[in-house]
Amino acid sequence: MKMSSKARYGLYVAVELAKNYNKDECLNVAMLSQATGVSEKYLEQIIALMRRADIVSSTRGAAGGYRLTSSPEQISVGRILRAVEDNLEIVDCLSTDCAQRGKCVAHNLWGKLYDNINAYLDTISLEQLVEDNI
Amino acid sequence: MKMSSKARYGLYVAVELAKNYNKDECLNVAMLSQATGVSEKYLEQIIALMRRADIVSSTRGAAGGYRLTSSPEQISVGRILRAVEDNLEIVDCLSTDCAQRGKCVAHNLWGKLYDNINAYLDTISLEQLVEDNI
DNA sequence: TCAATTCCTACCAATTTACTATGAATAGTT
DNA sequence: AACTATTCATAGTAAATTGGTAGGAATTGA
Repeated sequence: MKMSSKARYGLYVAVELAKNYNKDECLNVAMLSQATGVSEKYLEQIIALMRRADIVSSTRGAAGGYRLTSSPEQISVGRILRAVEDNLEIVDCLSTDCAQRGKCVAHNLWGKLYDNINAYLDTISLEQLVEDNI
Repeated sequence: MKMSSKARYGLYVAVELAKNYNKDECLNVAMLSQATGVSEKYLEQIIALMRRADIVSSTRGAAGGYRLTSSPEQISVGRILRAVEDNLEIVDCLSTDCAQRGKCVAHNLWGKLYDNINAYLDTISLEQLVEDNI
């Protein structure tokens, strides 16, 4: 049960964007690649997941780039991870209609564990992460 | 971040052994395979992990098999999952000496999340799982 | 029109997962 | 002692997943 590199890199990107939140210019993928050490092409894919989850907004064309859609204290770490980590789900049978639902002893457990993890991650804001205050 | 089949099957085995806990005979791998629908050879590997974690004891030879080393209410689900799910760790850098420790914004987060997950799983006993009372 | 940028999607190698297979070691039974 | 039933150890393997790379289309500002 491992976190993917997307989860880690997604947090890196979020932290960089958070540091830049009060400035006027947005950050482009080249800058984010520079800051995080992750390739531009891979970051593009990860940022796309965050954009679709409406965590970042983008501007195309020259002088384009990315910025957070809301302030770092309003964005939870759970929301970021759910966006990039394929919904963060512990097992697939929680989202699909699992034939074992109700029969499998593990099913309820996974559901409760998933709720527990999300509840915890939602108590931590991106701002806390930036301040290294978790 | 998915649970492996070993985690699920490990719980299945534990539940079967728990149901058998008050009886004299132990359960062999053929019986457990029958009860769980998992192949004998794969179960052997999973049970070996539980044996090394001292959750089950084994008897070799004819009329041999497996039993729990302690009663179902004394065994936590967390202990079972840590035994079969490669220590259940969220990221590798928690156990190895990660060069990023202290530098990586995610590191503390993973540590706290891992603690949180384990604390939750340790509140649930195998007996609760058998009674479907989680 | 051109350059800088995001956006979309196909592809690929390495790793991990989820097993199968083989056979040795051990213990009870005859 | 031989036989049978069982666990124990480990090697191999096909399929899925991860962690990227690559190419080019679409959009925007100068």
